[in-house]
Amino acid sequence: MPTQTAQQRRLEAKVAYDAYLATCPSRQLLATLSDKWVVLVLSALHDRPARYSDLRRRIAGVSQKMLTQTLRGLERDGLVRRTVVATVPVTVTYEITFLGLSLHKVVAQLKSWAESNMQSVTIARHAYDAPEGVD
Amino acid sequence: MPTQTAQQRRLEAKVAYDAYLATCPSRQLLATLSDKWVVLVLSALHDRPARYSDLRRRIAGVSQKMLTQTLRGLERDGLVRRTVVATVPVTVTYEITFLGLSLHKVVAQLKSWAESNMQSVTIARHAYDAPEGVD
DNA sequence: CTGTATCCGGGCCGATACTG
DNA sequence: CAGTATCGGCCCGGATACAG
Repeated sequence: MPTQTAQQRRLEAKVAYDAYLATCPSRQLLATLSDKWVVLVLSALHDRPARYSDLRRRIAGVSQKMLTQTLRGLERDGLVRRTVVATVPVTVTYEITFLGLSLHKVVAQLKSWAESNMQSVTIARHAYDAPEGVD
Repeated sequence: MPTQTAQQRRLEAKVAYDAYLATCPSRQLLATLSDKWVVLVLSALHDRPARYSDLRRRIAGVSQKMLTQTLRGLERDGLVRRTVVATVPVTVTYEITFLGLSLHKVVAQLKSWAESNMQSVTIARHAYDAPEGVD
């Protein structure tokens, strides 16, 4: 069994590494933020609570499915609180938690960087894409 | 043409919104960071340059395809500089740019938040997932 | 050593229909 | 109003093979 072992080792290393990443706090956070709608929902709620239909209107691009899924995830993570009032028809409001608010502040840093520097990125992009031989 | 118009309007609104998002600096940045390997490559390079094969080893989980693709993207965005030395066989080194370094610092803020708060998230998760009726 | 080209399976996500 | 259920297309990304 000599020939397979190198590949075996690589596979094991990969599995171990994946497991490591799965428990890494930074990676988990990044995975959360990677969800397209998470940041938008957080922003929509950061200064005031809103009802489900409010959010749908204010975020405009979301499908029902994605909004619900995102809100469930945020609720599960303790970033958003869901409150049901048994009126007819039922009323549901969402509000950001203290933890969620603290995350929103960090995300605001990203926003700040983006607003200062994304133009540089755009310029770099165009330079990269431009026909190089021109002079 | 009365019946279709409502849906039409919604579609137009969505398209406009998507276009808006596409040009939003924050969203673009988020899209960049969402790439699984971007942050890892940035981290791997933040304190010293490295060659392609170094990166493959140090990041362990990446496939060749993804590493190349990520590096190309970072180079295009002006976050990483690629240098080819025409030895035989060819030598390629990657180093982070000033812009890339400034982004890495912002990402470090995320890391810091994650290390302080992801445990709270995990706890919230377990509470949410736990069988609620138990007491 | 540093890639490029291709195939292909899985999962994300939107659209649609239905429910309490 | 606030969801759940299901289907289907698309793209991400890994594996593999090949190349300068």
